[in-house]
Amino acid sequence: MSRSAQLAALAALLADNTRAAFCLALLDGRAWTASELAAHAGVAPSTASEHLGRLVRGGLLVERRQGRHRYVQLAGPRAAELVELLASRLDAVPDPPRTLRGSRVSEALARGRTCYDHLAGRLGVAITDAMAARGLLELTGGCALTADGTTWLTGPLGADPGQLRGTRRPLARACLDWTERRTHLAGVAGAVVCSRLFAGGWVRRVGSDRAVRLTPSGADALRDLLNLDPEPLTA
Amino acid sequence: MSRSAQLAALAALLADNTRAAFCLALLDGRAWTASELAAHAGVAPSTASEHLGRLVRGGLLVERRQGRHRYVQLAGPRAAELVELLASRLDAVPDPPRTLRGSRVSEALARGRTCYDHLAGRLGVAITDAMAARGLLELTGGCALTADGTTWLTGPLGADPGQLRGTRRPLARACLDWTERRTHLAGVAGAVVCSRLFAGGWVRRVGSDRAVRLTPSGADALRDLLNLDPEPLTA
DNA sequence: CGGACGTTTCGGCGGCGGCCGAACTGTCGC
DNA sequence: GCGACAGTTCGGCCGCCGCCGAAACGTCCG
Repeated sequence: MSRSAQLAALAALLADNTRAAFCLALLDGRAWTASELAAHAGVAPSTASEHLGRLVRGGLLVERRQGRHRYVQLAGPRAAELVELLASRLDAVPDPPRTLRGSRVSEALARGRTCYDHLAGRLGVAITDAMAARGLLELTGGCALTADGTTWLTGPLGADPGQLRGTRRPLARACLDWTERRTHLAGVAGAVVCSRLFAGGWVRRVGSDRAVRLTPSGADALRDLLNLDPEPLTA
Repeated sequence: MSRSAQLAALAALLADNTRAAFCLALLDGRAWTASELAAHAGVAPSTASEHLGRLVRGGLLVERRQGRHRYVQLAGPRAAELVELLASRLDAVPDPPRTLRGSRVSEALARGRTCYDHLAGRLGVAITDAMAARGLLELTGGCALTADGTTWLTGPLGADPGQLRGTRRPLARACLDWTERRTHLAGVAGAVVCSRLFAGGWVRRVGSDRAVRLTPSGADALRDLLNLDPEPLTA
């Protein structure tokens, strides 16, 4: 079975109104009986039974028979994550329109750019990697700021501690880089790093678009602060 | 259009062998022409054209007409993330088999317990959920502390700010609960919350094992601090 | 201008699958 | 045991949709 067929089969599990309603209901983490789900989705018990069979066979749900009841639950955190990511996309703003300029991205943009309010491109990825190497970030799975990371932001980097307070926005968040296809630092910490680099004259915008470049003093600063070799970023 | 119908419509975009093959090919980040994709997936150009129309209308792809060519690309990092998460699940180990609650787990352990240095069980999950509802945590994907969360730990909760500094351990981390199958707060913040609850006399160990119970003053405190209904945790 | 080519639209075909009701199995409670 | 109830299996209906080829459209190039 080809990879695309597997992907299609997985997506097909959620590509039905009734099954989607089941999974959304099950996002509450509880175990539901088959008839509860049937009533919730407004379908006949026989229909629900078939849907549950598919979802269990597909590995998205697990079941437990107890007496005359069939309890089902999302199969685990990975299954829940899947449903949640798809569902969350419904509320989200669509991806910003992209300008397709030929089929390749300009070299300046690939080297470094801003992504909303944080840094992306090779520059953003390199800074993120260097922060992780210094123990300021943990990159397993998502992107979590360590306690050392907080200290570093307000200490050596010289960020205003007030920027790190009073917002419901996550301190650190993983953002997927389009050109590098790597995660880099976003969230409050990403914005703080970006604004400090601009404030110190360490990066500058190139022209009027989102591309940025590292200045000579910025190269020195990154070497000092993060033990980062700026060579590949200025070439 | 109901939420489940929206979810189903989104999943349906990938629930076809040919469209899935398109999206997997587009994961390379390049822009492909319609006929390239048709050849790649082994379908007639007319068929590919219809699929591309659906994917673009569904917001998963963006297109750019240039002369007699139609270039398409994944719509952006969020779309790429979606495809990648689904595709990565194909290679992944299935969720571990779950033993559903009720068989042998003691009720006291299920209600609340410690997991290393943080709280788990229904108590741990309830606190995590309440913190997320107050904007102190963000649970999408992993578990990230927000700036408000940091303020809350050292303010209302009364944690020593020094505990949040000088460690390479992540501030917040998602830990999977084995009775609830839900993620709950771990990392430095999880340890801090746990130690504050013990220090305040709000939770107490039961016997010599890892089970803990909420004290009456703890129930009041959680109501005050997190707007959390402690009823299900004490019953 | 004419031919080649990339793409789109349309009609028609076939299969998949979601839905229900009816009949059946198994469990619980009286 | 017997009825009530939860769930399953099966057959049949129907609509959706993926597929193709043919034809049309628009662009590029000689």
